[in-house]
Amino acid sequence: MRPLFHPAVEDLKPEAILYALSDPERVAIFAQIAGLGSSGTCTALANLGSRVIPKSSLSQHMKVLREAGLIRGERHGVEMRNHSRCQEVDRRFPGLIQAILSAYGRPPEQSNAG
Amino acid sequence: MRPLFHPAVEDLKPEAILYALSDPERVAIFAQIAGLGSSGTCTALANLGSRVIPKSSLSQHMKVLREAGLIRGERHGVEMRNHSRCQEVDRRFPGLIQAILSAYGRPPEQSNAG
DNA sequence: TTCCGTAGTTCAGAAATTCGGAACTGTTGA
DNA sequence: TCAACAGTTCCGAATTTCTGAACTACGGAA
Repeated sequence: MRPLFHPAVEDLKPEAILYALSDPERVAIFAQIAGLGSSGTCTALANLGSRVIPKSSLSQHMKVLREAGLIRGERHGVEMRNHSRCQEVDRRFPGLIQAILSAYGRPPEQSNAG
Repeated sequence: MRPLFHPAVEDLKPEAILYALSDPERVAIFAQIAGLGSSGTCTALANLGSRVIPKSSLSQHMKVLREAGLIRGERHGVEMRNHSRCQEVDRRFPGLIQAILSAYGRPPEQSNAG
């Protein structure tokens, strides 16, 4: 298992963020993590929508979100805790996340990220 | 040559818009069309960046932008005139286009769409 | 220690998408 | 009718996405 990669704020790329959020399934995952404000484990995220996401697919989705800089993942024992990087992304690209979540009809919560 | 398809405002899908604008080449094309405010022909759009876009690829890019609802294309004789649908998109998804263009470092012009 | 269960990752092949040159369509003008 | 032009469509190659199966990593029990 290779270590998790997280881009620095200054390395965030708009194209990666838009691509990551151009998939409704990933948006649902991200919105859930951002809304929770605290850790979201993969298992808990697997059945948000109308189907159960296969875990290999889910793992890929998490990787896309992580490498776009939208979430941060930390291994805690056997599980992975994910939390959003909304604040960092927002500092770099003001208003972007909010506009996107609003467009999807998912108004973001106010800064409840731990 | 099949007729051009343009989604109605109420049929605009955020995922299609984000996908369309997750490619820097398409963003450059869209920003040019939106910035021009008037018609942009494919030929004029082919070499905005560091390379000349092959015309079959350009045609695909235009189709993606058009079917996402970001631009409107009209055939005028031998050429196609494209103009942005920023205002319509903005009515449906307020702030989205502006946030995206700003993230790409392409601050949008003020409503100069004809 | 060894074994087991859980959480998530990686592998690999099938399916889908993207890219771009070549051929094509449709229009204008000579 | 013919040629030139603007853009589209076709199609094969390359790339990407999807997901079941195999795997790694950790923690707890014996």
